[in-house]
Amino acid sequence: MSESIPAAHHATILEVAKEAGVSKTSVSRYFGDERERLSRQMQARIAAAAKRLGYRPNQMARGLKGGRSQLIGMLVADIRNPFSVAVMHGVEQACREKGYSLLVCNTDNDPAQERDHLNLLASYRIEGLVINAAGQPSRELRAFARQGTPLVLLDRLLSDFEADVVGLDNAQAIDMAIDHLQHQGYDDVLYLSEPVAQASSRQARLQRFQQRMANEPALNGEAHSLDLDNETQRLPDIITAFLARASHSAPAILCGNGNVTLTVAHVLQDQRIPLGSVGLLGIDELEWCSLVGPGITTLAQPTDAIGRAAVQSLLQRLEKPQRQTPPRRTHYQPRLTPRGSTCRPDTTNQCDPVSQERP
Amino acid sequence: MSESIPAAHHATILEVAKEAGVSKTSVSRYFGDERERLSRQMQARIAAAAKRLGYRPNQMARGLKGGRSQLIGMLVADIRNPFSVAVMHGVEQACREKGYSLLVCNTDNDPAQERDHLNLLASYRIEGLVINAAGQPSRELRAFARQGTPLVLLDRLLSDFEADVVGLDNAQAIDMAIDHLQHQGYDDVLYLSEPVAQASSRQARLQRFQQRMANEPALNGEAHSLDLDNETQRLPDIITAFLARASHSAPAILCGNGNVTLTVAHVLQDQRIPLGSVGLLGIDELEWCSLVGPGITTLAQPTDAIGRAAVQSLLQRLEKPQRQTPPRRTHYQPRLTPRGSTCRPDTTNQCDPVSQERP
DNA sequence: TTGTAGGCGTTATCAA
DNA sequence: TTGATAACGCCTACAA
Repeated sequence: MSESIPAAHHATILEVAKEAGVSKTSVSRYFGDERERLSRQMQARIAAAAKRLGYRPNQMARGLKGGRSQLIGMLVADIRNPFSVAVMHGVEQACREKGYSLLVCNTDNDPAQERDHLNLLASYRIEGLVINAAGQPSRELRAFARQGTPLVLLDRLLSDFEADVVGLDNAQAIDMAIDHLQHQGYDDVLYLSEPVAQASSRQARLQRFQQRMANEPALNGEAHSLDLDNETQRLPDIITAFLARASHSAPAILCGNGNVTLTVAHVLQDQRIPLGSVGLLGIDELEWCSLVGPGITTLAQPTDAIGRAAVQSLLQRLEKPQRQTPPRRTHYQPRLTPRGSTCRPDTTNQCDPVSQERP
Repeated sequence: MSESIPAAHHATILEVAKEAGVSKTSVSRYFGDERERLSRQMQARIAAAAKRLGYRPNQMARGLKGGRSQLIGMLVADIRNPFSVAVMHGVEQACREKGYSLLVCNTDNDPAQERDHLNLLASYRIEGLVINAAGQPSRELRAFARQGTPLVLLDRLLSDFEADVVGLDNAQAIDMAIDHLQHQGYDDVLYLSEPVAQASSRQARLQRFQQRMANEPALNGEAHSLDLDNETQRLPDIITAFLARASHSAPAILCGNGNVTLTVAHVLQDQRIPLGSVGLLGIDELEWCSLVGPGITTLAQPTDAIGRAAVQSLLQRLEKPQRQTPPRRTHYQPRLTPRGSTCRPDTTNQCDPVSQERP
């Protein structure tokens, strides 16, 4: 009792019980789901005692007993990607509403960090896992699946790995992009993507692009994928070559995600190529897209909905853990925001070169 | 053994002990810090058994017994703010390196959410708390402090609340901004800030601005603060009025943070005001700043260092919990990146209107 | 409506 | 070098 408080001291249920002069069961009931069953008096006594002592139930002890940690884990490949953050925001909101807390782990696209984080999440006995991570499923991830933890894959599926998937309707996104470019008079399209091996959504987009190009005699197509961390220097050449080849026509660049859009915008700026004369359309909406030149046309993903759907999918499996249920796929439609970057200057199009919208 | 696995099943230390034919104490030692004390044989037996059963120590039980959750909490006012995310990234890295995990809570600038999250963090018995949140310290926050949990305030101090603080050297930031503007030939500065009541760093910046203006006879100054969520519509008028008043001179706008920069950039675009003719300088570096017009000049905060310093501060107090130690303040210097937005077009300045840097 | 007793998975203390 | 046993703080029967 004469401790010097070596670390933070937390009141326990027993201390509250003593302070209130009741049994710890009653205190437990008060803070659990059975507050109703206690008499007015008792409730008041406990409330007062708890307040006096600054008592907070210990979630560790709770989880230990009931086996329910009330924790959802989320694996994010790159926390600095605004898209990931936006989805994460939706995930967190949904978790809160359902009484769960979210434990977010950023892997920085590093498999080693991913494994570490998965071990960590396992040690906290998370009840569900939202994954937005790279390439091959690790041993640790398979362990989660095997052992019955509900999983949801965000934006990308994992090869040879069954789980619910929530994300964009990639085929439709590509279709909308191509249709828009074509409608605006562009007839030669360069599709740029990050390495497709790392994410199925990239693969799906690329595949659809090639498929469409094969079926549209009026359009020319070309696709490249490159690693933005190490191969950015290749980009100027790729673009220059494309423009040279397409000099007789109306060229446009389609960016597979927000990172690509950012990088391409830098290259075009360096080369003093005005947006619009070369069309530019990016998948993923970014807050600054309307600020660059005449504005960059984008396809926005409904990030909030995607995040919420992921949690819903998780909870559904949590409530009825019948493993039989086949994996579900939920795909959302993108929203097109036309801006000046897909408005050809030599046409009499009606598009306002400076869009007036606000973030 | 013939269970239908109603929920995820996790092997326990006892199961591993049985499987290996040893006592659970030994297994505990193996996974704790005393693996050395075990014989080679024993280590091998346990490793094999654990692997066979897919055993992971239960962090809940661990935390319960030892009182150490290995968890650091972080309160973020707005997770969608790139600055916050960048700092958070540094915090997380540092935590990992020190064997702690990070529990991030986004408050969306909502005091109610902040209280909820603080209760949550308390219930998980976090050992330290990094705070980047609004205005007045809540009762919950004071509870943390009173009860001895180490706290670090990020970017903003809280009124009437003692704790370590890590952030930008705000006075110097303002000085650097004003010096740069003045050197570039601007002589009338409009300072725009989000509401200062919510964050001490805003207050410090504003105060220094006014102080400098009072002491520089060659400069005209004017400051406004406004709530970007509800008062954005006031901004065009403020800027128009400023430009009208400053029509005879060389006007510049200084933005108190990244959000303000974004909003101001939109307004200037809407009003077709070219950057440079009106100077624009923003505190906080953003990935798109070099893309807008001739590029927006910024003062970057060393986000990673700030995040790491916060954790270091925490751990220091965790290791020697002598409450006597007075609060420490760590301030970092910003880095100026000059771009076209602070290059007056009518001068013979050498500044390249389009900066060539990459993100 | 309230209280008692046992156990959740782990570590710490003691003994062998 | 190992093992038995008692906590840690809470919840959930069961009993009163």
